[in-house]
Amino acid sequence: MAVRVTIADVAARAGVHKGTVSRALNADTEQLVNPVTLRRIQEAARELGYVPNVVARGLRRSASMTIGVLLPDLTNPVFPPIVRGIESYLSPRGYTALVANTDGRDSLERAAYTSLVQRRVDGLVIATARVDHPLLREAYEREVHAVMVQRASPGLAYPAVLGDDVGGVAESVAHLAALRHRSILHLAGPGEFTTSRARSDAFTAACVARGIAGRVVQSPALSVAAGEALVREAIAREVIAQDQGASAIVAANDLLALGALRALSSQGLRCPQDVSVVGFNDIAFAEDFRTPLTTVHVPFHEMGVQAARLLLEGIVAERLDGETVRLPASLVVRASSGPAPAGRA
Amino acid sequence: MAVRVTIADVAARAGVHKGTVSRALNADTEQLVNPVTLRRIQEAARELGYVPNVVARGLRRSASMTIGVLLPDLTNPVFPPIVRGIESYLSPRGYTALVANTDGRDSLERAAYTSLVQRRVDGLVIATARVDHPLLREAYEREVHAVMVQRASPGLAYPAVLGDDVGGVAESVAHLAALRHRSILHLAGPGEFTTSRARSDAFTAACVARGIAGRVVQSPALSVAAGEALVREAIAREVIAQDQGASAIVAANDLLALGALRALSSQGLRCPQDVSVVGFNDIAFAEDFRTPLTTVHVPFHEMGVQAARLLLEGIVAERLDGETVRLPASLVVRASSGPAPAGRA
DNA sequence: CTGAAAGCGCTAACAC
DNA sequence: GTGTTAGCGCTTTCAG
Repeated sequence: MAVRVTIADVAARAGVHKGTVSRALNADTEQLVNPVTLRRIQEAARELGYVPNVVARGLRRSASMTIGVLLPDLTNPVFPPIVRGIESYLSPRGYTALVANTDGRDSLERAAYTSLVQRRVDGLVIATARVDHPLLREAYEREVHAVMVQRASPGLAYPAVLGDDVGGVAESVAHLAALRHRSILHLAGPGEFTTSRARSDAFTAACVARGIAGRVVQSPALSVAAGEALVREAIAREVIAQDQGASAIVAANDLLALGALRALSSQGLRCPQDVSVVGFNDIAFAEDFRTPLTTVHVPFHEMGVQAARLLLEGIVAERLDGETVRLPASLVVRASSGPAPAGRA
Repeated sequence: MAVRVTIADVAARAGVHKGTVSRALNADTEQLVNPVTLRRIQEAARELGYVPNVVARGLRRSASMTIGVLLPDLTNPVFPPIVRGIESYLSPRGYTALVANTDGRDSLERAAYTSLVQRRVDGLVIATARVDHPLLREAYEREVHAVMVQRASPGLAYPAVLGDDVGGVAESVAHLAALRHRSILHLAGPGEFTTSRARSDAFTAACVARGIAGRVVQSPALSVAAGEALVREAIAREVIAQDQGASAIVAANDLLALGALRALSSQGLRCPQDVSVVGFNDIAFAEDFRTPLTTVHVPFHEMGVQAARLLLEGIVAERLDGETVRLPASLVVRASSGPAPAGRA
């Protein structure tokens, strides 16, 4: 890696002092330097192909102009749009993002966190928040700037950017009720995620409000495999698709819903004729699934934008805490939801 | 952001010089320091919660321990696994990745490149290579370390990690030939990507070799929308699904293939009964599409791993050029490919 | 084995 | 307006 030209080289060529070059090449100090010298310096810089060293500047200013992003797994389709949203806000402001995957494991999360702190990131966007989260609490106590996205950690004053879980689930249940479903199964996510809890509670409340028989089974993970296993078991136990069973499934997210679609078709059940399925998140390609998925659309890109905004605002204002922003979510009806089977409506 | 503990604080507490602390806290120099002092220093560091400043170290060593990743769009499902592969190789070696999206636009790519160079990344993984690529040539001339992944730029000596495009397409055509298809349409990607060209040429060669009527239409983009438009048009022009038309489609990638599936179903054609479709890449959820997609599996995670490996090796060896690694790709047969319609086999 | 000193490339007072 | 002078936090000769 070459590119060894420094501010000293530019100074020498322009016949001025390093300090002057620094002032000249910084937008907010360039008016302090004589227009003629300014031009001379700019020219020298261009001729030499000078590229400012952001690392050195960061060391001096003690600001690295980088922010860390902690997420479970980039291959989960909800995260790429969030990351792009974050990037789209940061990039024009001179920041870049360092993304680290934790695979939901504490040890990896700790390692990633340490690596980011060693690199002196100016703040963190955290998509791995859990209900009881020692690492996050520790970060807060050490006055590390952070914003939570998609999930929160109750009792922590960090800002958070979340989707409207309650509204989304309420809309899903209302939609199924209108289709005359009287018994619905909810595939809930792990209880350590606030988002899972919010959706599960909202499901129960909505069912009670409408006099619908709502049943909840909890999934150990938010994955396709877990959803498939859960629904296979539900079918075996006659919890769904039987006279006494549920005629619809509301899944805590689209991966579980996709697992449900797989299980139904492998068991010879049709969707939506035998069982309706509703997801949550509206991930990419949800409309292209074997049965196009009815699901709640969540504006992930915007979530990333808002998270980055709150983070930078907190850094500037030197405040750790902040507001919780809740973005609207709304149901997108596709083919996976239909009228309850005759006789069970 | 607090965490203001420096090496000087540790030195003071342990009653030694900064230099000694530095030696003590570095794995490859710690044997130079007396075991007793070593222990004392480690203890002091722990008590103070000392976290080494990688940025400062980088400035001194002129190595940032970061590498940049230039890709078109993280929401394209081929890239997350590549990024994770890169990360999995870098992370245990103390490096982190800075990911930048270019959306296929030169201006954004240039801006991202500049931003990465300003941050003094130690090297670049480039997934945006094009046939004639001024930026890459410039980077090479400036002795910037880089490795190309997924696409290459002919004439540039940078190492590259690619999939077996020729083998994959050959296998696809062989598969369709075995299903008695005698006329096949290829949806080719933009000619500026080596990968598109390789697949397109391989398609033509394979068809010639088997006496199959192979027709190629070129797509302006590797997107679902482009694939859908192309196939709609092909249907309108009776280029497929007619007596004289093709009974199968080989798409340059899965997004085009998905567009094809959408177009077919919107035009009332059945897949695979009327038209078979074969993709390339085997992106996540390809098996869950409205018709589970027959496609060529490419080991993207491994591609990322190999790219990162070649990059770090080049950095250590101070070599810019390197080998081209070609990873095996093989056909995964699913429901989207079936026997040619009777009468046209 | 440890201390001293210099310096990576830059910025920010403070002089002049 | 511009030069001078200190460092930001760390590593790395060179002495001793």
